[in-house]
Amino acid sequence: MSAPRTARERVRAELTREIKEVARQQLAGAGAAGLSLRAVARELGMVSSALYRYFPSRDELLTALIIDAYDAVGAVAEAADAGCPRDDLGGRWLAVCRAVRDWAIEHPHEYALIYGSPVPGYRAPQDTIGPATRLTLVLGRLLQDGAAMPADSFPPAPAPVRADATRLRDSAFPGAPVELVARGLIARTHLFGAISLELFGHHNNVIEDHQAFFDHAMTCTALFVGMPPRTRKRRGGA
Amino acid sequence: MSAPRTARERVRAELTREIKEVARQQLAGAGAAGLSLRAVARELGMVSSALYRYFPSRDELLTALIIDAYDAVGAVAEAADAGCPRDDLGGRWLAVCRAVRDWAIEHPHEYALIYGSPVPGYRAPQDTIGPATRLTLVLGRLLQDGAAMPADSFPPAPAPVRADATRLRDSAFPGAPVELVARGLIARTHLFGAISLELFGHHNNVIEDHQAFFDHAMTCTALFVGMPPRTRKRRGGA
DNA sequence: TGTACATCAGTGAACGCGCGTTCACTGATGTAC
DNA sequence: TGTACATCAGTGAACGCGCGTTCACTGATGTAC
Repeated sequence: MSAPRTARERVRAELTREIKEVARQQLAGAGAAGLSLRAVARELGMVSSALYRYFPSRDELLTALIIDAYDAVGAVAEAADAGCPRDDLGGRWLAVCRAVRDWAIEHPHEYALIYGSPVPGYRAPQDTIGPATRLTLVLGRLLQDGAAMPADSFPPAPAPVRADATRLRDSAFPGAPVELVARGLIARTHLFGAISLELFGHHNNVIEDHQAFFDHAMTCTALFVGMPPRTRKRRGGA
Repeated sequence: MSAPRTARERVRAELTREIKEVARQQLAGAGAAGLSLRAVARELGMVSSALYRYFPSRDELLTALIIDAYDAVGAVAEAADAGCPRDDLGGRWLAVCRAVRDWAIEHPHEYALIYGSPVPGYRAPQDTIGPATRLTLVLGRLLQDGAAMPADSFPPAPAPVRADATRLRDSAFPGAPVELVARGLIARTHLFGAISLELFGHHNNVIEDHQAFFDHAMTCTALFVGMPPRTRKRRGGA
């Protein structure tokens, strides 16, 4: 992805971007399963076969969208984390959670694409693994920075969980205490559980102030896994 | 749904059942978005227009599948709860969680249908609300039975969350303390977060012993929301 | 118990639409000398 | 700077397939007298 040189290369990069953009909009209407190359081409005023100059198949286009989505959510998480004082672990956790939720609410169909039900008939290639890890790394850094956190009321993980956590620690978070890695994995399920239930409509008719409930739930998780809170203010703007 | 009398009525009920059964199988291949009346009819050796004697449209068939799925998950949860001593709140919680997870693993596409990304273009009618509530009621009964549980380390819910919890309490769980209802809502996000992340592939390459991780996560949640554990044995059979 | 009529299940053809992908092609853009 | 050739983007037609839904119909099952 180095800087394009010739006019042709610049136009090509731009059109590739536009194709993905239009495809993203179409996700909203028909979902990933209904994403149609012909519809995308129509929207762009092209003939459908022309898209094959840019993506060798429909699945490759889907893959590109998935990678972009993982990258986008990873980016907002990184930015949110970077905006907090390093030693405010609870604040960093909450900021990252809010950033992910905000992104999900702004891009519900992209969220569904990566964290919702798998697209039938689609097998994710290896290329998606890297970008998918980006958010996990942000959360992992929180764990590493909080290595001295007290275990307190948290029950010890049983052996098989410790084994999995050890493997993850060794491959991605060297130096982090195993118990902490296990707690991080649990915190992750809390985050996505809260976002998915809300986004997929299971809080309808039950919760009205979604933001408040989410903040409360994530604050509880922070306390539970041992990340001391220091701020509960909501940062401004969308 | 009273007992069918005439032969015609019996055959009709049976065929209705078969249509749904075949449709459920097809969910696995193409997902909810790709569910095809023609394919179902083909599988049954009928002509596609014949299905319109049983379901007025594709969406109505989908609705029936959704209702059945909510009912099925509600039923296994009820059975799991009923199999535990009333005063073992932690045991009941864990049993219900495991029952839901087991059902989800056995019926991943039905789980995705109700707890995964919404089906594009489909609007759930009112009929689905009742069955959807069934599982919630099981969890709610746990809260009511545990009314005396200690609040301990759990942070108090902020005002908007208390307001939502109060509304839910008044409409569905009379007598339950508001703080407990709020904790129940949070516990619910933990449950579905754990199942969804696992089922939708986000634990791949990370967690090997899914059962152990799930049990640990749900046990932590039980402790956190104040349901004392008494058993951690896994019951036999599927 | 038997007959006349109404109800219902299933058929087959049709309407009008959509899709992914391939292929031979035209014409414009870029490259090498 | 100019020309010859190679690369590439986009076209338009075609292949072969699928879909939900409607409609007039046949023939079997059920009901009322």
